[in-house]
Amino acid sequence: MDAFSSSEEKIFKAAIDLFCENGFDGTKMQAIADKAGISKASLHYYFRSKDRLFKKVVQNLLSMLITNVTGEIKEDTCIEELLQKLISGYFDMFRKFRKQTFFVFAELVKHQKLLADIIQGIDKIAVIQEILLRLQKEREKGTIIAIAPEDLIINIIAMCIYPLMAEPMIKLIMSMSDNEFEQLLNRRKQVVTDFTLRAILVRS
Amino acid sequence: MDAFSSSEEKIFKAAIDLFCENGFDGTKMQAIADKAGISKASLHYYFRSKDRLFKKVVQNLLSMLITNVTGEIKEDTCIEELLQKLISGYFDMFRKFRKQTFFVFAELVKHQKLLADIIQGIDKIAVIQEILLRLQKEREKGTIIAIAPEDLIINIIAMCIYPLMAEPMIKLIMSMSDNEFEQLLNRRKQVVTDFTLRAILVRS
DNA sequence: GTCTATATGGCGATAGAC
DNA sequence: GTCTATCGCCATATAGAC
Repeated sequence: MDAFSSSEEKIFKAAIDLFCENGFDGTKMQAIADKAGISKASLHYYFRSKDRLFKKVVQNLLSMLITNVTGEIKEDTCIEELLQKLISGYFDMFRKFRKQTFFVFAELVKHQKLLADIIQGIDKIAVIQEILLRLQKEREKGTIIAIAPEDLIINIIAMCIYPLMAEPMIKLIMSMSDNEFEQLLNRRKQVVTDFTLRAILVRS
Repeated sequence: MDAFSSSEEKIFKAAIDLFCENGFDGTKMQAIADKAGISKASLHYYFRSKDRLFKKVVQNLLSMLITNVTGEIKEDTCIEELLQKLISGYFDMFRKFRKQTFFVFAELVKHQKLLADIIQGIDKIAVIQEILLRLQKEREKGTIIAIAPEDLIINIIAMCIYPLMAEPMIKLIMSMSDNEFEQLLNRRKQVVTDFTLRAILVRS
């Protein structure tokens, strides 16, 4: 996206906010125009239709979420530090972009037909492949137990992302106050790291 | 809901299906009427408005998901078996009611204001409290490590539910085929059970 | 209870002036 | 590029006959 604050950019930012908040059908073009401070007609001038605007928003967010995983993971960091950094990176990102994450998940499920279109222009998935490879190596070295790297990654992401997406459900089921839930989130990185390391590290 | 197949029930079932598939805004009253095989007017006769129908659907599904957790967990089952059954029960339920689960999660996040209304008429959360208590006891006995029962339960549910909700995302990021993903789901209960037991069991 | 017909309003998209 | 005005359509909800 452009660095300066053009009309196009104002529209796009407003669209991201509103789509994330209310989904595709729940977001009206008029609302986007209002939030961007321009007319509905200008909106159609920049993005021909609601569908096109929507697709660009999903594409942009998905790309952002994927590339943001990166982190600074070097070859020589030990497995404990690697996992700790991975968990920390994931959790902070998901916490920061909570609504965006939920939105992308939901829309990818709903509009699976558009998925082929959307993944065009996203090619920075190499990072994950790198991590999978590294985990495979550790497994061969015998520092971690025999677990498929994919299963491990999914476990980690799951434990990071779930409490953020399920907040109302968790509070309801566990009879938890806002305060208690906040504490739960604050200790989360540590809990997940400890849990994961205990589960996979080979001890003598 | 009634046991016989009245018009009201046909409408309600159609509404559940369509709301789960397309969300609130994406579901049209005409579509519900068509699917139920009655006219749009009859729909309003039974449920005064779309909002009322929607709220009842969410309430019904939430109640169903919560009460279905139960399982047959007795006092004298050992911790290994307890967790194995818990994981198995959760996973099977979430897999069976995948769309419903996603829908309830999404709608509870979106319509948080309605939550107060919705939780009226749901009082079977005692099951979870029972499990939390049992885990607390095991912790005091020293069979499992010092982890807050809430954190443990959340980890388990997270690992069960995440791959089901994030299927398109996972396939995309991990470059996984339908077949590979299916295998991943099939081994999931075992993976989560092993992972969890390794993480929390105290070994001598 | 169930229907057809209709009221009422909102939406996405476009036309056309400036 | 940006606006106002408007077209054409479809949604929810109701009226009223049967």
